[in-house]
Amino acid sequence: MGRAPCCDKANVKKGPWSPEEDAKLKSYIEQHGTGGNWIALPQKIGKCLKRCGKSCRLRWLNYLRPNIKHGGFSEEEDRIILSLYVSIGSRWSIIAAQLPGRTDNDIKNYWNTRLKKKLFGKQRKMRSQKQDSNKKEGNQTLVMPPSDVRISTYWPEPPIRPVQHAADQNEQMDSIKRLLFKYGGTNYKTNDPVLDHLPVPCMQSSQIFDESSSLISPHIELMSLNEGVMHGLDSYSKEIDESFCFNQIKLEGLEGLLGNNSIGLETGEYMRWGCDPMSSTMNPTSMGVQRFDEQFNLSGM
DNA sequence: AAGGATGCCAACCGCCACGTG
DNA sequence: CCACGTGGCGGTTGGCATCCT
Repeated sequence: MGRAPCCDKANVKKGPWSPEEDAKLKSYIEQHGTGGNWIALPQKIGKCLKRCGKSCRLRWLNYLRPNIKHGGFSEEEDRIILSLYVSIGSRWSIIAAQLPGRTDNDIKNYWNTRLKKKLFGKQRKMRSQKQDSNKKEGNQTLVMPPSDVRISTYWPEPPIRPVQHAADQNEQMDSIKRLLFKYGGTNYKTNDPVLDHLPVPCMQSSQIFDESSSLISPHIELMSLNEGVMHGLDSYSKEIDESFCFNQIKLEGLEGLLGNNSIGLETGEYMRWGCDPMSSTMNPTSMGVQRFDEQFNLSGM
């Protein structure tokens, strides 16, 4: 037995909204507001709007409300999305709050369909080309990406590295999650029982804001990493690096995208999140540093 | 030209948090 | 403290558009 549905599914229309339905919902909300109860809204609107309250809410928030922007993400927006994704993961509503006019659904779609591919598509192309060349010429380990792939994004040119194995999308996401864990992220699940049960170092996320409180870059502060935890992370890191030989490619891509403030990664170095991850001390900058969870009301999350 | 593959995005689903009685 | 209803969220899906072979 599941929970009772929020509305009578049998008498509710599903699928794309018609212009008439949009007009009804929009004009009602503009005149009367939502009344603080989305579930009851369709009944209030009445005639011919046979929609679930949740569906009304979604339609309003994602499409009908004023000042919604669709499509055409700028590079600056790309950077913000990636910065925040690296910091907090797939919390699209929080990310959307930093991008006026953008909805969480839009950003989620954009990430899933395009931005992620900017990160991983190159490797996929490289792998597929490797498979092709393997078919033609036997086993080779060094693969040059085709020139059209290399100029198709604004990502910096990664060094050409051997590609060891094909990984599916889940494996790739696990890979980046492992890196986020390694380099200072938290709350990331890796589907790896060993990593997932590794003691998570005590970390506090914060972000750097300029005077107008607009986001500049993510800033992870490591509050108190003890040696044992760092040793654990370090030993796993080597293992991870060996297992995921293409990690460097991703991170160098991120470096270019996020700019020097966020990630400065050189071979064998830790990423710099505005502080030294090996240090146990806070490293507030001279700029206004705001606790991340305060900024986003995340206390208790 | 056809049809299969892929991209894209609006919308749905189900879970969880929170408020209220 | 508990049960219930609602809001909010992230993951997923369905279907149309476009691309590719």
